[in-house]
Amino acid sequence: MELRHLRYFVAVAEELHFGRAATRLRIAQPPLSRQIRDLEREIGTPLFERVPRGVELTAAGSAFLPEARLTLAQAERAQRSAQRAAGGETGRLRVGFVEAATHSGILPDVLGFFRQHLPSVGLSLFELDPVRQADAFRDGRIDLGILHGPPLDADRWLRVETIYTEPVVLAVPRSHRLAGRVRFTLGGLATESFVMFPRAVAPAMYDDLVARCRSAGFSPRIVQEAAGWHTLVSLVGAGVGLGFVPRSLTTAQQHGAAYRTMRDLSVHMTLAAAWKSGERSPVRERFVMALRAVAGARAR
Amino acid sequence: MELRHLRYFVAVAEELHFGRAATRLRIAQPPLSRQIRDLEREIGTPLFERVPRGVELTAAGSAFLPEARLTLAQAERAQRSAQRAAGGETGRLRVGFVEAATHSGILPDVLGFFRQHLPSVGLSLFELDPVRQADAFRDGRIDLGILHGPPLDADRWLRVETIYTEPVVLAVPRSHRLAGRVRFTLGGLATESFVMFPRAVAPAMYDDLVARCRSAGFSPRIVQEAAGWHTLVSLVGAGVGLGFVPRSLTTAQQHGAAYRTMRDLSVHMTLAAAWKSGERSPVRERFVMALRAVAGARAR
DNA sequence: TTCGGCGATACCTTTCGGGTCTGGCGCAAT
DNA sequence: ATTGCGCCAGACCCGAAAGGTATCGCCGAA
Repeated sequence: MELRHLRYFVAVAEELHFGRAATRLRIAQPPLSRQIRDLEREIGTPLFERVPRGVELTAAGSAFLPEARLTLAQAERAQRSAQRAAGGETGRLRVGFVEAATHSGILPDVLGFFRQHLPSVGLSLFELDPVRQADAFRDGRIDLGILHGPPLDADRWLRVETIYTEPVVLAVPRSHRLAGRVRFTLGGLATESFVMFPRAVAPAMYDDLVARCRSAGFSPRIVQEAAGWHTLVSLVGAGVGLGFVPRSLTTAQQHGAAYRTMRDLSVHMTLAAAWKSGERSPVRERFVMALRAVAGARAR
Repeated sequence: MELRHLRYFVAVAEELHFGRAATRLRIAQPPLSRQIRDLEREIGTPLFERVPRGVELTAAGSAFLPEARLTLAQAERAQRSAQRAAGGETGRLRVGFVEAATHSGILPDVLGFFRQHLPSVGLSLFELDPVRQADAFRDGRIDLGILHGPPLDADRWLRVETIYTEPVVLAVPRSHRLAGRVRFTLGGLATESFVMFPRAVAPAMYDDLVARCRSAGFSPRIVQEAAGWHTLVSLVGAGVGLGFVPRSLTTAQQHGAAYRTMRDLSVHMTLAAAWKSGERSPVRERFVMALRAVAGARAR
């Protein structure tokens, strides 16, 4: 039995007339008769009773008709289901992300977009620092990561695409002697203490900052490491030292710390999307597209 | 898309290996590859990802697999459904029947049989005298009738098959002068009054009784007609006259009436099944078979 | 009685499912 | 590095089966 038999049967059952059914099916009447005969033979019982004015459904035919319709409908549903999955309109995506993905607004915007336009995609979210994201990729626990550029041990197996950049600003304790100043230059910070994020969190940004300091003639004295931007700003607020942070953090005011733009510091924090190379995933692709779109809109 | 594609797809999805799937399907590997390729082309997206050790399901394939299984299952269900209907194991039957079908025990037995062995057959029951049954047949309100032989105007369009016969006995008022007698002969009843059923209810039986009386030398004096055996016996009990009734009525004792077997009266009440000739109905055939079986068992 | 409508049959054409042989690719073992 | 093997895909052929045309037989209506 093939779907063709069911399609033909339904047509004849609806027309109760081989000729009209054949016309509707765009075939000639004899082959239709034969297909129906074959179907009846396979099922083992007549489905139609041939009467002078056309045909009538037998009891078996009447029972078969709704089931045949259901089968055809189910076949179409199967096809659509595959197409929707291929289009990334359905499925599941496990996303690991760093803190900055949240406070930059990128991740919330993308989540809103998915909830609105792709509601049948299941998203699982995990806040993980880049090191844990790399582990999670290796263990197959996440499908996509949002982090600050390639992690330290990213080989070829991880594709990384920069999504978004944001200027770095300086966080200054309000109690600091420089807090009154408006215009900062890197050269004036040679003797200061710094609170810094771990290099593994954002190696490129870290190296970039250190290199700039070197160019300005000094090596930054790092008195404290802090995992997490908010923690870092807290420490700055407590007077431990100065800190470099992405600009979007300034919206989350922390008493005790002020933010200053530096004229000669063009270092940026980057957010990048990462996924296992070689793996196709329509949902992931839609997610990355959404990331690009959201970041693009935000940059404007 | 045909069911073949789905069958092949499911096999490959389960084996994750074209060669093994082909073996299972009893075909060679290249045609299988081609069918899958055609399916993928029709759906518009790859369902498998070809990897060195075999194949893996893509997101679309994963979504397609359960739906394809459902489709195949539904197709089988359709086929079984038709077969069960053809075998009379499912469907609906509207049965018209006369009173005697009940008190003879035939109809209750058949209903019990259906409830036990063919529970998914829907039976609709209508107690109708033979005249109303003929009307109901004409209007297409019943599919089967149980009555006393062919109705008066039964042409060729009604097939009638005798199912069961039962001797006729004499109902005598206890107050009657003959009530003390045990042995009755027809000849001794020439001067009696009779309560009789309408001829249309059971023409053959009616004519038979009258003919026997004629043979015995008299024409029965019918003082009252009564539609329904119980009514008839009531009238006999009330002393209106004697009455001929099927023997199974004797189990329903009626005060005021006694039953006597007649030595020289071999008239029988018959129950017959009737249906529109030329119409096939597996359920009806099962029902008639059950009627025959039940009546046969009861005759023993 | 003839005529028209309808499904079935006979027979031919064409499409396509399935077979064999072979090629290409990637991994593993030597 | 090279060879061998496993696996899927492509090329090509054959036969089965789907679809087309012509025609028949049947039945009801005129």
